[in-house]
Amino acid sequence: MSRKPPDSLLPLTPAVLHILLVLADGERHGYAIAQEVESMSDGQVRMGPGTLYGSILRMTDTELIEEVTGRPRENGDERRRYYRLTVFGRQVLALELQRLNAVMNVARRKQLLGAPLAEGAS
Amino acid sequence: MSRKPPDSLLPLTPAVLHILLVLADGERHGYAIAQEVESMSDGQVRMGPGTLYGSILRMTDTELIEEVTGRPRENGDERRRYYRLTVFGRQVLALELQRLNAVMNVARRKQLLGAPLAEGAS
DNA sequence: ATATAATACATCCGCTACGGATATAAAACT
DNA sequence: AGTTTTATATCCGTAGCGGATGTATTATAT
Repeated sequence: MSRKPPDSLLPLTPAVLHILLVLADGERHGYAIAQEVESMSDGQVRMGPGTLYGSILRMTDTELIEEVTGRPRENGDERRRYYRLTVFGRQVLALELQRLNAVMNVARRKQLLGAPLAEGAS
Repeated sequence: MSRKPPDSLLPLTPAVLHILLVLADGERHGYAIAQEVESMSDGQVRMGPGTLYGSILRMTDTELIEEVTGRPRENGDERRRYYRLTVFGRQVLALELQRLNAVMNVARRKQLLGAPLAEGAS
């Protein structure tokens, strides 16, 4: 209810974008998100607790993500709180990635990017 | 002097990134920057005066850009103030684009991007 | 067994930056 | 002459970052 139009949330802050990217794979708890962001970016992006839990709170408010309630995991740490993307969140993520892709295309046109390093060339 | 290490400025805010991208082509005055950002992004990114001149001020302070002084342009509007990238600014821009490129690669791996729309297929 | 470190969440708060509102004035257009 | 567009500038409410601090549980080491 009273959910904002997706593009009114753009551009996403780097913190929000990274959290969405991590959660795109599946449920994660907060601390795990922070760690995965750090490893995913080769340590370039470090997310302190303030940014992490603050962002999670805001993203829950705007319904980009939701906490996974019910069934406590059998093996799990009781303290952990798990989150997952909402359909809305996935939609917003897709839009933001499109936007960034457009930016990168502009940069490419201006030859500001080196060769793409042919990732996975056959 | 006392210039910060380039990566301490990352990630760039969208406003700063867009301004750098526009100035990568050459000198521009403030108002022209705002217009070019808007057209460049198909009207998606709108930059009000607060963001524009605030960002320019900060970018001048951090030496990402510098005002072009000296020779007033023959044909020009007296009010205009022109800016250009510094070498440092160009370096920071390159780093940020590398960072974004890495993010996009992650997204691609996770299949969160649609087909690239084959821009410029022959 | 117990000290230590790592995990996990939470809140506080200063600071930065965004961005709309407002102001001013020159240049261009009608 | 009047209106619109161009152009820069400042103000200020608000959002968000991010370090500091706190607490408690789980895992590791001695």
